[in-house]
Amino acid sequence: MVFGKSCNQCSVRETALCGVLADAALAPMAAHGTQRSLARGETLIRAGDPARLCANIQRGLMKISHINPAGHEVIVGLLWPGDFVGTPFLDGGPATHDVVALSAVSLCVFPQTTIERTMADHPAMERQLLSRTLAELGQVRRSLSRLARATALARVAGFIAETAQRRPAAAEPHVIELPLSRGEMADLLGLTIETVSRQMTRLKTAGVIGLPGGRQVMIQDPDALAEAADELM
Amino acid sequence: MVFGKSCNQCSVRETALCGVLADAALAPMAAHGTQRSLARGETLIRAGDPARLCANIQRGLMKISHINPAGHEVIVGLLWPGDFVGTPFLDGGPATHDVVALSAVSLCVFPQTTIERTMADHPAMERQLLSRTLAELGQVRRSLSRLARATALARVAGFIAETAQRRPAAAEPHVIELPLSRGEMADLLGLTIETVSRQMTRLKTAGVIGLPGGRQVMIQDPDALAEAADELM
DNA sequence: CGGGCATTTGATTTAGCTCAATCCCCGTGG
DNA sequence: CCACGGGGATTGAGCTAAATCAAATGCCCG
Repeated sequence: MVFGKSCNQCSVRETALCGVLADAALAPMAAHGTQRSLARGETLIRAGDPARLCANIQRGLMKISHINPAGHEVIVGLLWPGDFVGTPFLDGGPATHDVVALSAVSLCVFPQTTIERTMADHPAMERQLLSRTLAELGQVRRSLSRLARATALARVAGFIAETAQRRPAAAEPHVIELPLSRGEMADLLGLTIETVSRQMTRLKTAGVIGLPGGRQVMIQDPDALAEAADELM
Repeated sequence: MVFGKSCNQCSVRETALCGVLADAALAPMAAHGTQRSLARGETLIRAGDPARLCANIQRGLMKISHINPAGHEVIVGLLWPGDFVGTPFLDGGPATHDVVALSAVSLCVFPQTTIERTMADHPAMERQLLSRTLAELGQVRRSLSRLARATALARVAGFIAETAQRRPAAAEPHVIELPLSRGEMADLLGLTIETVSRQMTRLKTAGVIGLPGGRQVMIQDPDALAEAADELM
């Protein structure tokens, strides 16, 4: 748990690195937050924690998860740069989920004690928070309809396709690095490790993707991938 | 599609009937909305509609659903009195889901052309909208983790338990009327009609619930019901 | 080179789906 | 008052996709 320098040190020349400043409307709010970084695997919020916080992710990837009574981890969402974590309100009761860094993460943390005032002072921040929360809701609803009916193949294909969309101009346009292990994919997609692996090799055998090794995926046939993802969803 | 009288006719003496006024902070915003009622089965928003709206449900129950490529309806959420429907922003693109009345519904509709102004004038409304959206997000995440891992029995038991919690002081405290048909329950829980039916009779045979007929459920053993709902979730 | 971990592959089991038949509740009309 | 019909709900009999159990393989890193 390392606290970094204050976020108001994110000057204009650093905009590219400081997600929260990417949207000009959010610039004033950055001054009210504290800069913080997390190592991969570090926990920002623990389920049951009474203390809540609200933060905006600038760099890196986080997962929102919880352990079900059977002891199985369920991942209910991923958080990408620009996304907000936690809640801005004090009345929400204890946290219901863990929030853990999947990679090195930097974020701009807003203490809950002052955030309501910050929102009152900067309506654009509240607007942005609402807008992003609504977008998030749409995302989760899409996951929901996928989990309700889609086959294992469609879940895996859909995850790869969505991950590819999230990483635009990389070096190799058709090679992506999955941010999750097979086990984490299984926890996110409501499958088992074995089933995820089997569907990956199925896609490989069909010539839709290539698996160069590690967590890398080469998308050889984007159309076929999209079609597989839509199969029953 | 019947437009009723304006919502600002909901005077204080009618508070009990007018959900949007239940929260005092929302009273001023009611004046900016239009009262509208829907018959059971009527569609408020159709997926693909370019026109969006934002409304607050005062009475009745709605479902948010969409038809997947396989032609199967998936219900991604239910909306109860006090919940907001739609989105307040114009930039969101076409609607992604149908929103349909499951019972007679009355709501207070805010035209999207004026809602941003309304929110600017009444910060409490925006606060409320954000707060409810966050709560909704939590709800959907709970559904998500249920759909990811829970058994058919747990899904059905969980739905009955949650429905029971939503209807507090009814006449018979232990008898509830399910708002959904078996088919709709199946669409909501990601199961088939037959499986829902089988789990219901399983709960009945185990003495956990009674099925007096129609959509009624008598909860005979609330603890056992809660336990069945938590089984693997 | 070897140990530990993630991933893949294989064999078997099972929960829930599909297909099919029957039942039950209720409104309608003779 | 009772036969008729129709839609939802229940029950039954296989079938299948994914889980589970088990083993082998590959890979990273000391």
